Amino acid sequence: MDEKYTFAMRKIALLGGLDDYIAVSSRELGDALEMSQQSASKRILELLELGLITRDLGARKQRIKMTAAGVDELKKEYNEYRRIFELTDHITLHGSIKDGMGEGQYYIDQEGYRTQFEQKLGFKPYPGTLNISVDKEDVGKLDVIKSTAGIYINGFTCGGRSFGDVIAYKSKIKNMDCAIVVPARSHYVDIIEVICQYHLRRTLSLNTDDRLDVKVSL
Amino acid sequence: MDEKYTFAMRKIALLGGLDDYIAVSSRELGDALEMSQQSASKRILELLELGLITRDLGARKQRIKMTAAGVDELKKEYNEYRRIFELTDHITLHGSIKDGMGEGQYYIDQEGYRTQFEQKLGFKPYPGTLNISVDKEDVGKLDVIKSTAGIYINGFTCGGRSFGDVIAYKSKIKNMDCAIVVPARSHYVDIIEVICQYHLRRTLSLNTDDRLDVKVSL
DNA sequence: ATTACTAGTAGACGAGTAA
DNA sequence: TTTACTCGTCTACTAGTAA
Repeated sequence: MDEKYTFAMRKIALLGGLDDYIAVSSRELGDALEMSQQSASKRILELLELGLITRDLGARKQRIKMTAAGVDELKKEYNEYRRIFELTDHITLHGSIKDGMGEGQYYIDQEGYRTQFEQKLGFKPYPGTLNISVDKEDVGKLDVIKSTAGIYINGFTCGGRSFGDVIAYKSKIKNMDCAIVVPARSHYVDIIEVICQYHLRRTLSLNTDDRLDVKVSL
Repeated sequence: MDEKYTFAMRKIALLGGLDDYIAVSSRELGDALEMSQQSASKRILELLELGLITRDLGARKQRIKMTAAGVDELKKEYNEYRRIFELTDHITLHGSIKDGMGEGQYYIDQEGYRTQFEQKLGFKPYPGTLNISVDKEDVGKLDVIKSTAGIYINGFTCGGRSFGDVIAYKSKIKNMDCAIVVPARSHYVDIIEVICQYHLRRTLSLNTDDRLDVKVSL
């Protein structure tokens, strides 16, 4: 993604085009971008071509709005800035314990994953996971975490079922070494699975809906 | 400040040049910027000219570091992103005040809910709710709100009657902290109940059928 | 290996203008 | 007023190459 496109997208966002259509003439956008009306018009066409904005070309004035893809592209850059200015060597996620519906646990407990956990994380995970619902205001931090490397766990196929790639990040819960596991290819995640050598619920006397901090290493 | 300069500055910051000298060859920077060694070399000279970075041109490899002016310039952009993403974490519902038929109020005022409100919302709600009829065109926004986490309030049984789970979302009405409460399991809702530490009608001098905006935090 | 000059070129931009 | 075309200019880039 060329920088000139994200620059235009940022200015559009500042004009309010993130979640709503805004009426912006090519001249107005040109002023915001410090370029001519003609160039701004061309830029709009390019952004449309790239699928970053949608347009409602009325008779008098066009109305533009960023697409989901456009917002994502902008968030990437935002996350770069967060990495620059906000982060130390860890990110703390706040959340609360949820009962697993067996879903995540079923996946994580697959042998295909477990052998890799043992090799790559350096501990043999207790069979079972802790489900943590990440607070809404901290969900964005997961994007930041996912923009860092992590420990890549390859997917596999087993009994005709395919299990996708996941990424593990070494973490700590109340000084216990553990790891959070998130799908490699997925957009929005607000429930994370935590694996640990020990049975976290029992060892730390945790109950459903207890509030909890997870310190994720970067 | 041309965008191409902040782009280069951002990549330098990501390479660690924010507070320390880092050894980066023009080829390495070129790779990071997706441009040739020659262009990266020129970019470095331009950044030096602008006083955004300082350089320690060693025999083998140059070492660069951002100046205070360079860090400031980058922070400006970071703040633009904060304005974009950190102040957009709310949805505004438009609606009008309706007289409660006692129905919602009867539920909300149950002790089983009230203790949870106090615990989870951090304030002791005034006994009584404000009923807001959400505008038809904004009813869809409630689905968006319900797709986010919110503060889950568990149901209970009391005197042979069962009270379902509800979800509260921290909100603001004219800068007063409050929360909207909606049933956890229900599809279509167009009347929302608002709870607040204070008597909203009296404090804000509200009357039936007055139009009102509710800013719901996500 | 480096950094950085010169030269040639692709393309980004704005002026003029049509619709 | 709008949006957006064509076209000429200029500049930002890369290749080649020197130090």
